[in-house]
Amino acid sequence: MVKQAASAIARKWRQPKQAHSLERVNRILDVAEAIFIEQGYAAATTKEIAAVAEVPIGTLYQFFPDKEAILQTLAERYSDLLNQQVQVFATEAMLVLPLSEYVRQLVEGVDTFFLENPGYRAVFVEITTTMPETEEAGDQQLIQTMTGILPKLNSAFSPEDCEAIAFVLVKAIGNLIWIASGQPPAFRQRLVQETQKLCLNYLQSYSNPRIDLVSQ
Amino acid sequence: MVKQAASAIARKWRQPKQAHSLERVNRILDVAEAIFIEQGYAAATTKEIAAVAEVPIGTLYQFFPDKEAILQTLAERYSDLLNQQVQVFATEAMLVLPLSEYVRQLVEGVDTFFLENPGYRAVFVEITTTMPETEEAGDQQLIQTMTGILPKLNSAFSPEDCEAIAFVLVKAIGNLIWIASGQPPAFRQRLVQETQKLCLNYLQSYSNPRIDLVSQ
DNA sequence: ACGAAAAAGCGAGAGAAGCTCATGTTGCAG
DNA sequence: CTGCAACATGAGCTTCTCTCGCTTTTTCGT
Repeated sequence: MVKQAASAIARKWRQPKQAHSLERVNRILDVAEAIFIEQGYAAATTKEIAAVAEVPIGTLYQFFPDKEAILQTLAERYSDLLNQQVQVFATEAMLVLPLSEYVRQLVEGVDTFFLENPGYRAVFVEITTTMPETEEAGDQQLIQTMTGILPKLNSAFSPEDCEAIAFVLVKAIGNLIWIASGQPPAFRQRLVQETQKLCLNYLQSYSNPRIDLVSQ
Repeated sequence: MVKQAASAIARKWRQPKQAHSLERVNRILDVAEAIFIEQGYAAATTKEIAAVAEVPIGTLYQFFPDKEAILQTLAERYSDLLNQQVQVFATEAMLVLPLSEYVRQLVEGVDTFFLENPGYRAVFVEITTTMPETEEAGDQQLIQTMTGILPKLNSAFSPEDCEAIAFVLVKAIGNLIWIASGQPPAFRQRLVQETQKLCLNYLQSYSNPRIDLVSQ
């Protein structure tokens, strides 16, 4: 898992130019991920990461300005991956599905992603607290994707609506499935269903508002 | 703000028995909160907290096993406060309101709470990452409250449903309003409305399911 | 009122973590 | 071949959390 090259260490530090150092940087990232998952970000020490990755600390700090930057880079790898996954739902094949089926698959897709990438949880648990800006950035990408999709799902959505709806959907799905992924399987399954119901009824209320008994 | 006594330092450390020390403990908590808000949890140092609160470090560590315990205790203060606020929605006066109005006030109540307690954000941003168990505990209280309320709102909910619905509502409202509270006022307002819509349609779908065009 | 036990007060400094820096080595372009 | 940029290295500086041994104060039974 996670074998692709480190795409964007960038920021303000040295970027590996030579093949050998690039390989070392990736080894650092892989080791760091494993240790973060196992012990948590706070408990992990840069010394241990360096030791296990078999590079001296000095070398680690040549490519990462600080410990947080390692977490950042890992978060970016996952963010890109999830966003890529969601892109599928912008394709023609998906857009022609009935709304209920579309929502069902979307929510399940996110659920599957979390199940298949246990590292995501470990990395983002830390990110949310340590660097809120980064999470915002990751979600922002998803929100933009969603904002682009919504008009194609139903032309009843005004452009301004789309932004708000996309925001709500991304945050609600993201958070609920996130939490569900930490629950026992049976309840997790139920929460996934509820999330689908929540989103479906929300979307339907726009194109087809209720005017029945209870409300008002 | 936050003038009530420190209800539960408890855990594994010494509890202040004498009036003087109790006052000191509360001073530590108030100072810590201010510093956490201003600089963030990680940047705050125990030495500074102790210095500003005008107690020696040794004394601080007599009542708090570690830095995290200070954050914990602050989180408990806020959790209790929010839960207290939500209790209002279990009263007869509220329960007789039409569902749409009930949901409106519930969501707005949470929004108001966040606006009136800026410290809540600062404290819980840290908590979520540092001690996920604590957040769970805080929400668990709210979920139980909600689980008790739901059957009174609509007897169509089965007992098993109630647990899942309460879970979804607490997490969805909590997260969305939380995020909204960090947005510019105009968009914040819009998000509050959307959250109301989201929850209302979700609840209505249980007592009065749609069988219209789009779905299926 | 007295004395002992319990609680609180205290801060130097141990221990450990993140990160730096001075210095030496290697790769690559011209 | 020459020279500059990239890379390598690890002792140790800085700064943080938390401990420990000791003194002083409060509480309370007699």
